[in-house]
Amino acid sequence: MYSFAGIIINNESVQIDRLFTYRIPKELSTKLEVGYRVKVPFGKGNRATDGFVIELYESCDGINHIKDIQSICDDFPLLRDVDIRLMEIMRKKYFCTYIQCIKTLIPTGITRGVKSKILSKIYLGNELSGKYDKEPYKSIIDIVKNNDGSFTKSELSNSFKISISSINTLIKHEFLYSGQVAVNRFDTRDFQSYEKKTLNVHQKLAVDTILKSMKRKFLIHGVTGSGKTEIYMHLVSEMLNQGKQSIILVPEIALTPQMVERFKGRFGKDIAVFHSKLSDGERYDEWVRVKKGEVNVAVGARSAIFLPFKNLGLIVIDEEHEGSYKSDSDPKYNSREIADIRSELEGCKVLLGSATPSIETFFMCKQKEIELLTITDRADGAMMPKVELVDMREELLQNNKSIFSKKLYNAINQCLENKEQAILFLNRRGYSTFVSCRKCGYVFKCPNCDISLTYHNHGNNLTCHYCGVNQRVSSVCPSCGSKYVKYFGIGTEKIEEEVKKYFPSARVIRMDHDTTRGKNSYEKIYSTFKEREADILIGTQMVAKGLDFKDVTVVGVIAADLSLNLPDYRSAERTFQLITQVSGRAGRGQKNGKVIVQTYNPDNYAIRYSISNDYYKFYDEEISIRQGMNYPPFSKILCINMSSKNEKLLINSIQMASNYLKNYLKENSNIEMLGPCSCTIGKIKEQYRWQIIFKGNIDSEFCRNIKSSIYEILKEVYNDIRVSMDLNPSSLL
DNA sequence: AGCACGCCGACT
DNA sequence: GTCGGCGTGCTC
Repeated sequence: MYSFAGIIINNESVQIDRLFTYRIPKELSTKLEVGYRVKVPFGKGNRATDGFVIELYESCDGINHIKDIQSICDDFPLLRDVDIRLMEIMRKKYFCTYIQCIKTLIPTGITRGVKSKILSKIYLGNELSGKYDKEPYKSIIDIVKNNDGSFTKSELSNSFKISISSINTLIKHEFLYSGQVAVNRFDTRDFQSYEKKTLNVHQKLAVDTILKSMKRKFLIHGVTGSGKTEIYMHLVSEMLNQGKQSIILVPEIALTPQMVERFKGRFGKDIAVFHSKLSDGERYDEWVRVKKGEVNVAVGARSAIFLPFKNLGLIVIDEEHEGSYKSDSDPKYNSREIADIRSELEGCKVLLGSATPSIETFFMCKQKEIELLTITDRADGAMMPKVELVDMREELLQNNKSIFSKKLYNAINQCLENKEQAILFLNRRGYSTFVSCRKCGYVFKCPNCDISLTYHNHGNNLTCHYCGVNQRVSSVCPSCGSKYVKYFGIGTEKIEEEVKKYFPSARVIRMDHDTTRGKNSYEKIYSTFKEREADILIGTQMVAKGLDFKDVTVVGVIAADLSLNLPDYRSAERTFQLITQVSGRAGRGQKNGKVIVQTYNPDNYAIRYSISNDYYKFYDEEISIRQGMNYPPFSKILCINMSSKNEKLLINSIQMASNYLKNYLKENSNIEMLGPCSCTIGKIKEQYRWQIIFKGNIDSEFCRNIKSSIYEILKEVYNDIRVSMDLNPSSLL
């Protein structure tokens, strides 16, 4: 009999990130298990706080003032044993607290009281009799007879103009009764059936290998359009046969509609969909559906990796190279890593898929840690698109100042004439990237961040993409009063305007962060373009990945260099991936595709190899650069970011910290320290930002030491300085 | 993060 | 004397 419990308290602060021992009252001891959420008194004021039972003990000594658990919150444990083990691993790996782990494992909102939605529906009761056997009761009973149990009181009253009091009278005398029904908040629409396709030789080989191999981790390196989704579906179907469940991850919400459409079309609607645009209620319902074993397949973005399937057989990570699998808030997990851990803990297989695998993943394939499956041809016999490079410097010399090169202009024209579709890609939203005075050089900057403001035509104002601040644009320079205020740099809004100018007959639709604010906006844009209600789709990176439109024959990359010049060791890799991926959107159907890539750096290796679609050459060149510079995968990078509103205090503290942390370098000669220095973006939301970067052979002991030292050094200024530690961050801005 | 405790100055 | 200002330290 357990009398005590080790409990994690729902409290964000670092000092409380440990187990607290509570006494289990007799009346709870039979029900309470590890994983339950409980209410406990906490702190001096004994405020009722949520806690999570992590351990159970028979006795406990050495702890005074033990308080009693007040009550159990839910009728089932929220965490399973494997969740708790996963949590322990995550806490160490991502330098975060227990409660941050718990909050990523359970649906957000559950601690704020989100529950199943219950409605009282009206059902038929006893046969009408006595003095009630008359109008209006007779017609009310008739209406309910036709809709037994499908309406609530107020719905009946509103749709059929019935008075609530008449309904209440009938309920009081038991001619009607109201019953409690749980309402599903998940999507129950029917989907057009997506027929099973016979696999070609390559696809079949991949499926067979994955099923037979003793290995647990696989990478399908298949060119764009090689039919990876069909392979996923065959594997999921085999898992269903074995009574096992599957999780399919897509990198962006923009891709969920397409994946959901296919999976629901193939396997029916009992598929959970999980991503960040769901409301708390919807997320709760989907999660509970998984927890109770009502569904066997889940499709979703990165957070879906945590769904609590009982007998997980397969995790598919589509477009595995995508940076969006990494979370940028604590715990800073990467779904790829979590998939690895779950595979260890639960014995499931992990399948990564990409046309442009990340350098790290491909390196692991070479090291035989991941089994590599290669598909070099497109499925259904479609041809790879023809890719052409345009040097925009030449265009300028030939006096073409527009954003379209002659080649791209002609290609779009031809495409429209043929009644085909085109995608234009530019990895930057808004209208102009910065607004500046030509007389004095003044640049409109965000008052809260160290970043220039982007002009948005829509709403006619200047917006900060980091803090969201909005500012009216003025036609007069606020610094020198001149009227020479000019707009520089192009974004997707500007492209849209230019397209409308040059191709007035074309129907244009734009997909970027600004047009996808609404809940189902991704789906609307996706289906508008798919149903051919638009001819040209303009978009940021959202349009680059995975989308499959068979009538797209032209893809234009407006400026291929944008991602190339970022101060980040992965910028070449990103550029290669983006261009290759967006090119892959062309010519996926019967017609041949054409891709025009506009650039100012035609000689850059990332651009050259993406044009020739040569992943291997790119990999070879990139991996030798990484080795030469001792970058990942040959080393690890630990980024310590500190931020504060108080710039002086911040600089002092980080310098103090760095002086102390230098001592660890003596014992670890193969680790180097860079900084401290101000981050590339020196201020975000009024918070100044500085960083220290460690590079080299970093192990978990080193990280642990660094973490505890930082806490020790910053103890006194803890309330004024925020610290974030990230091993192998996705960007170093 | 709260919340209590405690130490000190201002005011009835 | 005692009321309340905020700095300090703990939370089973």
